[in-house]
Amino acid sequence: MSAPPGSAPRTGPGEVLRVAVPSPLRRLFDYLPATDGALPPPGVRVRVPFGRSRQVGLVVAHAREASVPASRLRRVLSVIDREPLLDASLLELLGFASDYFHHPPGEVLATMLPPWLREGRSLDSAQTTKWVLTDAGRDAVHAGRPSLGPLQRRLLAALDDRDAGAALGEPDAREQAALRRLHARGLVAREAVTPETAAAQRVASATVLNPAQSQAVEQVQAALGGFAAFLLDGVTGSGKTEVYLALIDLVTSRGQQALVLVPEIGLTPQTVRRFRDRLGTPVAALHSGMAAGERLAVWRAARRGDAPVVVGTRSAVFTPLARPGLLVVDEEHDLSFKQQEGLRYSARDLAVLRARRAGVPVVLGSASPSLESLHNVRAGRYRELTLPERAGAGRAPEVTVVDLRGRRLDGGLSEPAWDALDACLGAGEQAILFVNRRGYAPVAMCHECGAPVDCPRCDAHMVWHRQERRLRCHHCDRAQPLPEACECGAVESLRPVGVGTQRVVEALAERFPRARVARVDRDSVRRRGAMEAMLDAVHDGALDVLVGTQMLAKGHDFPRVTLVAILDADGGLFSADFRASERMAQLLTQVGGRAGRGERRGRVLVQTHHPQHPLLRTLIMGGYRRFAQAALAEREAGQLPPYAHLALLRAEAAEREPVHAFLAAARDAARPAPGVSVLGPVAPPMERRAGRVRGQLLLEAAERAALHRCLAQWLPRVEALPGARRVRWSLDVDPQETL
DNA sequence: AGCACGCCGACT
DNA sequence: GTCGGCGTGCTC
Repeated sequence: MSAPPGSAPRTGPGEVLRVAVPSPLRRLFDYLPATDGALPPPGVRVRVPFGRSRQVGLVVAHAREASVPASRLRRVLSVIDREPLLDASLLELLGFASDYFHHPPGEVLATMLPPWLREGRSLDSAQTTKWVLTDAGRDAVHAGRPSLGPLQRRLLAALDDRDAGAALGEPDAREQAALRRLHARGLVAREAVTPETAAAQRVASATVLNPAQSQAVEQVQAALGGFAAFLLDGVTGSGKTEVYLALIDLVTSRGQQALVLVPEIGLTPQTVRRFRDRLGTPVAALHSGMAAGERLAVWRAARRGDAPVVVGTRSAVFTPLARPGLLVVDEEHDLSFKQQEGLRYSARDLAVLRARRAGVPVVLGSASPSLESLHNVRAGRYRELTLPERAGAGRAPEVTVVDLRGRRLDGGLSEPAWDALDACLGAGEQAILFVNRRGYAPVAMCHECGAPVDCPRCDAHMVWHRQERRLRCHHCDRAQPLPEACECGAVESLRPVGVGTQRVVEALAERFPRARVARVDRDSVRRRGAMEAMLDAVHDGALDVLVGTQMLAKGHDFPRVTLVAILDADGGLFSADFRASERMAQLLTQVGGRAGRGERRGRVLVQTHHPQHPLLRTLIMGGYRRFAQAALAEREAGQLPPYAHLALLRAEAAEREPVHAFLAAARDAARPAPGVSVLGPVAPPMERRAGRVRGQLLLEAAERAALHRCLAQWLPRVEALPGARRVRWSLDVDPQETL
C-alpha cells in the first residue's frame, strides 16, 4: 500500500479515490486525484470540494471505476498526510462500524478522529507541552494571594482544577501573556504532555497475587500473541485491577502496548496515578474532556508506539496502536461504554472486535457482568476467569431486606435502617446511603387536590431543590420557583413529597447532629475537584456518612465503610424497560461491594415494598450469578437480547403528528421483512422531553444476519421518506435503553 | 447537516 | 413593489 519515497504512485487509467466525507449521507464519495496526479493511499486525509463547501475527508480505498458518471467527479484539492493516519486495521474498523451501525462513513470517521485531525490540522501540530502549577502556584491558589490580577487568579484556579481531572481549553493571546507573567513569578511551569517524555518510575511495588489472581494472569498470559476474549468475573474487592496491572506489565515488557477502557466516572487522576506508580511506565490518559492539543499528542504517541499504556474512556477505543498487545475493558457492564447519540457504538463490543482483528487478548472485567457477556461465556466465545475471594481480610457483606410495607419512614429511612446507622456510627465506622433521586423531594404536590407540579416541557414531575428554593426538571434542567397557587386554586398548598438526597441529609442532621455528612450527587460534585475532595475526606476519616446517588456506586474503595443502605430498591423491579432489573441487580451488587472492604464485615440494608419479588429474592439469596441465570432464562423465554437482536428507530420533533407519521411510514416501508418483527410506532415512557415529542419503532430478529439484511435494504427507503425531513431521526443498533 | 433555489404573505 | 418564510433537491 505504501510506495518507496520519491516514487509516489501515479494515477492509473480511470483510477478514482473513494473518500469518507463528514456528512450525514450513508455513502462514500469518489474523487479524482489532485492535479499533480499523486495517488494518496488509503488512510490519508485529503481536502476536497463538497457541494459549495470544502471538507476534510479520508481516502478509504482506490477504485478502477467511479460510482457516478465521470462528468460529476471533482478533484481532490490537496493531500494532508504524508503517510496514512489510520492503518489497515482502523480503516477496517471504520468500515465495520459504518456497516454494522448503518451509519454514514463520514460521521464514523468524525467519531474516530480527535478534533484537531478532524479539522485538518497536521499530526505534528500536537501540543507537546502544557502549563502546570508549581508548588508555589498551588499555594497561591489556596492562599488567594491578593497581588494577582483577576485573570491570573482565574488561570491558576483553572490549572488547579485541571490537576483534578478537568479540561482546560486552548489559552487565547491574552491568557498566554498572563501565563507568561505567572511563569516569570514561578507560579506555573511548562511540562511535557506526551507520555514518551513524561517521567515515570515505579513507586509502588507489585503486590503478591493470590492463587485465583495468578491463575487468571497465567491464562491470559498463555493467550498473548493471539486473539482470545476473557470475562474476568470478580466480586468488588477481589483485586481485578491487580490482574490488569500484572498483565499490562507482561505486555509492556514484551515491548507491546496496552489499551485500557474505563467507565466515564472511573477515569480520575487517582486512577491514572495508581497505574503509573505501580507500572513504572508512562501511562497516558485519554478522554473527551481533555484539551484538543493534548488529546492529539496522546493519540500521536499511541500511534507511533511511544505510549506503552493508554487508559481512556469510550472514545479511546479508536486510539491507533503501533504494537497492540492487550485490550482491557474495566466494568464492562457499565452503560457509559455505549454512546447515546450520533454513532451509537458500544466501545466494549468494538474493543472485542479490535482485539480479534489485531490478534491480541481482550479482558472484560466486572463484578456484575452484563447478561450479554455471560451469554458469550456460555456460548464459548469468551473464556471465564473467576476471582472468588475478596482480597485481604474482607468477607462478603451480610444482606438484610427491610419490608417497607406499612412502615413509617423518616427522611426515607425505616426504623431498622436508623438503628443500623446508629450502631455503625456508635462504633466509629462509616456508612453510605443510596437514594435514587437528587434534590430535596421528587415531587411538589398540592395538599388540596393531590396534583403534582409537572415540567411544562417534559412528561415528568419537577423536583424540589430546597437550597436553591426552586423546582427543577431533571430531564431538561429547567428551573422555576414554586408556584404560589396550585392550578386547582388552592394557595400555598404545594408540599414536598418523597425523598431526595438533600432531604436525607437534613433528616440525618436532625437525628445525628454530630455526624459529619456529605452529599454526593450531580449537584454537589459539579464543582471541579469536589468529588476528589470528598473521596479524600472519606479516606481520612473526616466524614461519617455519605448520602449519594448511583454515581457513588462505581469503583471507589472505601475501606472504613461498614454499612450500605439502599433506601429504595423498587425502581428496577417494575419498569417498561426489560433491562431495568439487570441494572438494578448490577447497582445492588456494586453498592453492596462498597461495604466492609476493610477488616470489618459489612452490612447491606435493602429497603423495598416488594421483598417477595422473585428477581430480588434470587439476587439477595443467591448473589449476582444466580440472578443472572434467572434473568437469562427469562430473556430466553421472552425472546429478548441476548437471545434476540434489536434495532430501534428513534424520531423526535416539536409536534407529535410528524413523529407518528414518519414512524408509521417507516414501518410500512420495512415490509416485507423476513425473519424480523416490526413493533410500533410506540411512545416511550417519557414521550415529551425538553419540549420535544419522541417516538420509536422496534425491530426484533432471532438472527442477527436477518436483522442486518433488513436494515440494509430498509434504511435507504427510510431516508427517502417525505416525512424524514420533518423529524430528527436516528437508528440505534443493539440499543441499551429500549425507552 | 448545510446550502441554494423557488414560489407566496406583510412591510418600507 | 421587495424581504423572507420554509419546502425540496443536491452534495462525488
